[in-house]
Order: sequence, then structure tokens, then C-alpha cells
Amino acid sequence: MPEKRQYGQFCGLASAMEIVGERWTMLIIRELLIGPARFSDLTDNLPGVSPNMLADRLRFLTDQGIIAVDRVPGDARGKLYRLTPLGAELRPAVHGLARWGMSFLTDEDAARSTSRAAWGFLALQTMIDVGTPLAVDEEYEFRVADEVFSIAVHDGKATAQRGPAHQPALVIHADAETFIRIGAKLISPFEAVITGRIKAEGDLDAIQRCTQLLGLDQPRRAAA
Amino acid sequence: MPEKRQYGQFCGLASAMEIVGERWTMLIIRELLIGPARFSDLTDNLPGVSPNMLADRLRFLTDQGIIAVDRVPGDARGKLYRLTPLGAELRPAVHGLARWGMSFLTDEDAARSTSRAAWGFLALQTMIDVGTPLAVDEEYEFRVADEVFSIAVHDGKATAQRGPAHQPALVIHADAETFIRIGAKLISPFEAVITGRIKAEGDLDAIQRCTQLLGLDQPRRAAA
DNA sequence: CCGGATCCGTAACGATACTG
DNA sequence: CAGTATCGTTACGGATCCGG
Repeated sequence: MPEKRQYGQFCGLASAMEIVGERWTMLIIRELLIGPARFSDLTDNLPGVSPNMLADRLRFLTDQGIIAVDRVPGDARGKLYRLTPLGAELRPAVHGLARWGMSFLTDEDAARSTSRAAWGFLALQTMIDVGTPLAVDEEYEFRVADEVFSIAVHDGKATAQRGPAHQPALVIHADAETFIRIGAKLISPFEAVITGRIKAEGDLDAIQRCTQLLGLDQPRRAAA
Repeated sequence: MPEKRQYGQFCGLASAMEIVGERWTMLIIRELLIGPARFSDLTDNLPGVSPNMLADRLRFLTDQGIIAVDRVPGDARGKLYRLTPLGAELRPAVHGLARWGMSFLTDEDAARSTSRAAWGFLALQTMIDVGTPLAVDEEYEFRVADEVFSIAVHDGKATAQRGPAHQPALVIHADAETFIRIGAKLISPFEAVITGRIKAEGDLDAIQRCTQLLGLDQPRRAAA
């Protein structure tokens, strides 16, 4: 049994990378941050991962107390993987990385890669993390592919959640790829509406406020 | 020339992991977040890294616009690697990971691993990120191994910087390992003072306030 | 000495096939 | 559905060597 590779540094970052730094591990965490998932959900949403590695990773992360396994109520042999509280504490780090990585997405990536609505939801959350809070009290709803999520702005705080908004000032309909392209600032929300790539129910002012909340009115970072 | 491994997902996190997700890359970023460094500085502070991999990583990160190379003023053949603004934007993500990873550090790690004062400085910064701001106006100074850094609390905001404090309410002397052990909550600041592992100049109240600022009065996260 | 490049053994990963 | 078993490929780790 070969010994696991370690860094041998008494440092929080090195420690973190020994646990979640291997290939695919962060993406597995991402999937479980979206919600509990079965083995086959993970293989479906992580195209290219081999079952062998996925099993390795799940075993290791379980041993480390980062994920836990539940039985599926109705299914005797079904297992449901979920993050433990310890695992859920990776969310800020994952958001930070995802936000940073979005500026590397290109139009060619969009063409060659698969897109999922849930990844757009992740992007939305990372944008709220650093966005400018607004002095309004309203909600926005997003219908991306077959999933629905929303942003609620109350008391100067914006929060994202799955599911529909209560009385949305704005409802956006989009496919996953377009939604992520907007988050990556490859296309502006207004441009997407005009060209018909997304459909918006609500007035232009609401679109403007939502755009500002998410920092989408700021230019993309210039290349270094 | 083999094609680089990619995830093929149109997602910010996948994109980030394709760029900084390989082994050692994050630790190289960490070193450059501490400050610009030469090739040999990096090999010294990343024990176990092979020169060919370090050269590979530096080349790739340079191509991606994450690091840049300067000439050392006095040395014709010396090169100084530094982060670009794009690379420096990784700081929040690195802090998030480092903070999370600190709770995995153990006493056995401390014994087997190398410690550096700069990693303690990193830990300090991550603790400020989430600490409770205090309604005081004072500064704390830390002399760890042969390095000096400090925290300034003004207007309800705490900031960390290299170098000494102006009129420190507290000066802490410690070795790197002990300092990181305190950050990892393997030992409390008070316990460290009492057992003589660190030396504190300042009154107990100042220690108390600093401890609270850094969240060191909170218990370590329980195992999941 | 600094900043690498070359070579080779080992560990990790990827694809496919197969099983309780 | 939830994984193993097997095997070829890629990446990493360690040592050595090289040109300024």
C-alpha cells in the first residue's frame, strides 16, 4: 500500500491541499454543495471521472469527516452522499476559487464544454458574495434550463436560494450556457435580452438594479 | 507535446482548478503572496519540489498571466517571480482554504513538518478575515522567529501588515511552530504564555482582546 | 551559485469491462 | 445502483548534470 503524498509543511494551506487538492476532489465538493447526490448522480455530472477514482475520493473524504453517507429512504441499496458541517465550511473557499476562475472562461470553452444550470447557481452565489448591496427590497427569479433559483434583497442584504421568488420584480429565463456566459461577463445582460438569448419579465430598471447587484456592470478584469 | 488535462466543464470552479489545481501550484502561489521570490527561494521553502516541476509551474503560470518575472536589480542573471494583479486576486480563495485546512493540523504534524514564520503570518491574516472586530484602537506586534508583523485595529477594522507596530499594546515573541499551533487552536495563547512557549509584553487584558479578535477564544471545530 | 534541463522509477489517473 | 478489477497512459519525485 503506497503512502499518500504529503507536503510535510505545518501550514493550513498545505494541510487543505493534502485533503482537497487532488484532481476531481473540488468538483465533487462542488456537486455536494449543490445538494446531496448519489454515486450515479456524480458520475453523470462529472463527465470523465472514472468510477474507480470517484469511489476512492468518496472513501477518503468520508474517512476525513468531510462527507457522510445516508441511505435512500425508499431504496435498500441506494446511498446518498452529503457534506458534513465540516465539509460545508469549504463553501467560502469554493466560492472564492469559482469567482476567480470565471474570468478565464472563454467563448471557445462554452462551445466545447458542458454547462449545467446548477453551476450557474454557484456563479450567482459567488457574485453576491462581493456585490454591492442595494437599498431596495425586492426579489429576482431565475429559470435556467429546468431549474429555478432566486435572489432576495432585504435590509441591504442579498441572499440566494433554490426555488422561486415570492413576488419577483424580475424573472429571467435562460439556458445554462447563456446564463454562465453572462456571469463570466462574456455577454452583458442587456445584450442577451436584445438578442433574444434570454427572456426577461420585468421592467428595464429592475434589470439594471439586478445587473448592478451582481457587479455585472463592472468590466471584466483586464489581462495581466 | 501532450495536451493538458482539462475538465471540460463551463464552470468557474472547474476553470480555476485547471489553472491552479495541480500539485504544488497553490503552495507556489502562497509563497508569492508572501512576497516576490527567486527560483532558489522557492525550492528552499517548498521542500520536496523538484526543479523541473517548479520550472514547469512557473512557466505555465507566467503564460496564464498569473505571475510575472522581474530582473533582480543588482544581479544580471537573477530573476524575481511575483504575482500579477490577476494572481493577487487569488488571495481570498487562498485564505479560505488555509483557514479551513488549519483545523486539520495536529501535534504529530507539528513534530514531523517544517514550520515557517511567514506561514504564521498567513494564518494570522485568515483569522482576521473572519474575526470579530473590536471597539478599540490599538496595535499588536508579533515577532516570530526572525520576522516581524503586526495587526492594527482602527475604526472597527483590523488589518495585518509586515513590520513592527507603532505603539503596540502587546508584543508577542514566539517560534514559528508554536505560533502556528496557537492559530490551529492546538494550544491556547494563555497556556502558551504560562508554559513559557511564548513571551508576551503587555497586560493580560490586551492578550484577552487580541485572542478574541482572532477568534482564538472559540473552540476548535468538532470532528464531523 | 543560480536557473534550469534530462532521465528514469513510481504513483496517480483514465477507460473499459465486469459483478453483487 | 454502487461499486471492483484490470491495464495502459500521464504526471510526479528524486537524482544528476549543464550553461552562464
